[in-house]
Amino acid sequence: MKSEIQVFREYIRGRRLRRTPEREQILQEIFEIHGHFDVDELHLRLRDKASKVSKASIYRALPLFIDCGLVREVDFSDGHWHYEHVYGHAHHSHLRCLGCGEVLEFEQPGLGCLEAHLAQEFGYRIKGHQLQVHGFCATCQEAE
Amino acid sequence: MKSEIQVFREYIRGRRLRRTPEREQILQEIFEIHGHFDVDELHLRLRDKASKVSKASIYRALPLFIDCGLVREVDFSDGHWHYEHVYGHAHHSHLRCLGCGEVLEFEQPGLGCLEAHLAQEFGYRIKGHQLQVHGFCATCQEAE
DNA sequence: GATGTAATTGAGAATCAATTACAATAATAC
DNA sequence: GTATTATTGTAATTGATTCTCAATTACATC
Ligand SMILES: [Mn+2]
Ligand SMILES: [Mn+2]
Ligand SMILES: [Zn+2]
Ligand SMILES: [Zn+2]
Repeated sequence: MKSEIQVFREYIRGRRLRRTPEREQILQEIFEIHGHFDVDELHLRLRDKASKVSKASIYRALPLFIDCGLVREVDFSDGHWHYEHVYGHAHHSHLRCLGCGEVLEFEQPGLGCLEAHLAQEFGYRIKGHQLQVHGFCATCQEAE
Repeated sequence: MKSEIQVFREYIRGRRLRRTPEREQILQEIFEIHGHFDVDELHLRLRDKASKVSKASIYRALPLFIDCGLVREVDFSDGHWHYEHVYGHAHHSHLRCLGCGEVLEFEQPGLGCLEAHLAQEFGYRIKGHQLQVHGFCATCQEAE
């Protein structure tokens, strides 16, 4: 399996885009984040490391990472986008606590089959799906 | 089954809120919309009927309708919220075309079972789920 | 290693959905 | 009717994201 930075560099070259320290700093930081993140968090983490990368550049870089399969958008329906490092990770769904925001991951194998079924029934070329389940974790149930 | 307006009026009374013509106009209009809608569309439709309800009031009323189970938020991940009339409708998921925005509905019965399973495994009290599938419809595939 | 080019950057302005402050109005309880 | 207090419309505000623009920089070519 190619290293992630290698995947990104090949993608950049293939598109006649440019390899910049900003983009690689951002990507490097994403590799070091365990779990989900948003633009603000990523920006703060870079700031903490004395990187001067601007938010605008982060916003501009993320679509590239997504396009080459290193990052995935995660929608927690809370008003802004979240992201996760996805290269080499299994596809999974999220169970989110409405109280404290905790996010657990689980796999739901049946959905591949559902995609095939929908493709056939409606004539769609399916690109993907998102399943999120929400509720209250044990701790937040007590607090209610 | 109680009528929807009745559900709303009981909810309003129970909370010591006030029954206003604006809220009932908005609700009435929602009943007449077939399918999904957003705030802007709802506002325009009310305008067309010479109603002077403001957008702010729509934004303030929707959470009430959601809270009493008449309306559901629908997340198409396109930058703003959509809604649908939900009272008496079966729960369903959405298949959306990334090209033209068409939305089809389908049922996926296995997810009730999944909720029970997750509740048990992680100790959550599950409140609901959202499944969206996206891809390209037959027409948009050709156009590519 | 200079040079031309076109992509990229940071700063700040613009956008857009959604929320909020405020003063005027109106629904309910008495 | 009167008092109370929720609700309204307007306009201002917020916050995430995108855009603009001038300055910088990566990369191909000489
Ligand atoms: Mn995840
Ligand atoms: Mn629907
Ligand atoms: Zn919790
Ligand atoms: Zn389409």
